[in-house]
Amino acid sequence: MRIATHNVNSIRTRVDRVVSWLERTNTDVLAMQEIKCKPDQFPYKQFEDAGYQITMHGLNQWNGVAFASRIPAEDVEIGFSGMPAFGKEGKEAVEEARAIGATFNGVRLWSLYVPNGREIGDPHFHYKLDWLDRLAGNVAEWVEHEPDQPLALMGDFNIAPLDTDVWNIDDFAGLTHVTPEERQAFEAFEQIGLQDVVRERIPDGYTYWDYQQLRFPRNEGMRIDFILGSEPFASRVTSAVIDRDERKGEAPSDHVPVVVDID
DNA sequence: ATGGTTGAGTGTCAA
Repeated sequence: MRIATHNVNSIRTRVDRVVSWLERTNTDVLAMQEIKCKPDQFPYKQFEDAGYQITMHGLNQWNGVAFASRIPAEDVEIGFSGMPAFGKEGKEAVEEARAIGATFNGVRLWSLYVPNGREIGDPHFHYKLDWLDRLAGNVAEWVEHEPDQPLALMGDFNIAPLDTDVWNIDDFAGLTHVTPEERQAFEAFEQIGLQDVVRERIPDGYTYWDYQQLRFPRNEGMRIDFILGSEPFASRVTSAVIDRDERKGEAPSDHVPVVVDID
């Protein structure tokens, strides 16, 4: 089974590229982030014509996650238990669509769009850390209660865990994505027993390049998209790819697909 | 030059 994650940055803008990529790469399950549409706006037909069913969660124009799969999605879960809504002090919290889980051929997958954080100290930064903490609490329970379940968290974590995951760490002083708090939140998943099944096969390489300032031509990118698998998942992984070529050509997303094959 | 790009949607906000 070939599974992948991709922050598509608007599925309506990218549908031709994404469906073409799915067919060309023979991918069975794609976890998407930043679909940027509500349920009635999703371009279902183009996926269905290619043999993929859609399982999505979208509430506004900013975020939203989905699966496209040639395998039926079972036990679909919208968000995770206790997933925080975003709320500034004195304002009502707003629910956000950033997580969807489903089981495919017995493999439990999550498509996750971790909050960006914006700036250190910003309410969105605290929201990001809280969101990750709540997620880790859930994952710890899942792994404990079903230790034999192949499980993977897939998505845009908006964290660069290593200094080498950005083009120049000195340029990131005082910025989000590289703070000790965010890196600790990322490492928490490893302490629970998940492993980065791509890093152990592909030590170097970015998954995201900003549209601005010629970041891609200069290869000034960031590694912020990950597939973290439980031991029963990780032991089934046979290969991994970061599809850097998908950042090229007409109207690409600013992120590229990250792919693994499992037995 | 203190900007530079893209997307949602038509105001700017978000990344």
